[in-house]
Amino acid sequence: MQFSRPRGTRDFLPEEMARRRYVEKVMRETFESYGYREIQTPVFESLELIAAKSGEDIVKHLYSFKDKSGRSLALRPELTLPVMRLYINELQRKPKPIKLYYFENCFRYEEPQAGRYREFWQAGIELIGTSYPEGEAEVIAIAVEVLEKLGLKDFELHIGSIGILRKILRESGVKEKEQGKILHLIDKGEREKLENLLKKLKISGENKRILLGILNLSGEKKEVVSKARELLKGRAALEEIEKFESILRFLDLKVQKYSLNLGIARGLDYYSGTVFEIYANRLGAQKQICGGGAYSLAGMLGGEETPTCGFAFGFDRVMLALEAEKEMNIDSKTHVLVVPVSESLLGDAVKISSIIRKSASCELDLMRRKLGRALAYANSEGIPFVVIVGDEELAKGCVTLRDMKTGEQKEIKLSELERIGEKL
RNA sequence: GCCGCGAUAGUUUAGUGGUAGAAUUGGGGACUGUGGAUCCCCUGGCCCGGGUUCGAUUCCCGGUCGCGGCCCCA
Repeated sequence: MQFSRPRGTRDFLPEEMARRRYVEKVMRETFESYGYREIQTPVFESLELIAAKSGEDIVKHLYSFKDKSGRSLALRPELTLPVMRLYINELQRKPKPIKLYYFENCFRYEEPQAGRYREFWQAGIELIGTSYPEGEAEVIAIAVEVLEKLGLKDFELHIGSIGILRKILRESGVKEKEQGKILHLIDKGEREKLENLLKKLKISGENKRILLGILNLSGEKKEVVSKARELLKGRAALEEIEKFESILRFLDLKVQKYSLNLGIARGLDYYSGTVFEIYANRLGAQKQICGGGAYSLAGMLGGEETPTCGFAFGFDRVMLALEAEKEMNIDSKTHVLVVPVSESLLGDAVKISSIIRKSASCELDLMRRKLGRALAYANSEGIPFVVIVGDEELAKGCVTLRDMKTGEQKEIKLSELERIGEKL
């Protein structure tokens, strides 16, 4: 092989592409059925935008470069930032809510492993301009609906609330910046470092007890919510629980199976309210196939602050999860192969192919195969019908249509050929 | 960034310190207008660089790529 693919990238062959396009279609149709409309942003953005709200670790994993004019650019590592940039640039004055969806490739410079590639695809939605619970609930429900439509069985939805955590921290006098650090430690599960930081920030024992108590709450809705209420009795964070509960009440109308985990923090500083993650457990280390929640980003990016929430599917992982679970026989094969019995009839075969294409996908044998070989080819490729173009039939204004499955043959008038697709 | 395993026709593989077979795929023929069988022919390969050696596809080192794990995961 002279040239090989760049590390961590993939070529997609026709069969896999057919499966990917099918899944993509289900996602698009679901998003659109809720009124989301597709947008597209550039593959690269200014490095400042991408790096703005990101820590060192994230910048380290960017594909970044300078263009010929010395501008610092980066390939997008995700789509929430570009989409919000687009919103601020173009859509701030449009009627709310604004519903956007995307299906795009992203790039991260990481060591490839199972379910992790340097070029990967994300499909997601952003709901901008409303923070009513029915909106947030709907966003979560859409993610679940997609997976259900795809027939994925083995997945778990986990819901948490960064809003509650932030409220507790704010009540304890922790500034925004420190909140980020704390949430990061929570996300990583670094309990020891977390306790040290809390000590350093002089969080009172009572507040610490409440925070750690909340973090440990996970499981069934009723239990988690009532325990959280008890912990937060008489505190401002109680109102966050109430909002959380009303989101869940709306969610319950559409999704029954989920668990709560108030220890979910998600990695990024801009998450502010309800957050959720979906896992396909059989994928192992890279099991998270979807992540999202409510966040505040418009203000940080220089726009007018507005509530937003959304999610992104790790498209490639959704594919892996589906393929691990079931056979996906989705392929778009040619319907008809046109074969002339002799080279002198090639011209007729070309014309006949064009006629057939008005109603069915059709390929002309381009290898000048003999009839027997052509039938073998149709058979091995799973092409269900062969149209044989021969002198004898042409003299009668006909061609022979062969059903490859049954071996049945019949003569068809050229005049009927145009609508042949309806009969196959 | 780190660790383990690996790399031989398009694919799956055998094998060797003296440059390699097989199966399968692909093209053609036996069969000059009828497929899934059979037989025959053809095409096609030792990841890259360095070292050891008379000689390396084989042994050693490095790289690249793949699979998987750690870190990380927006």
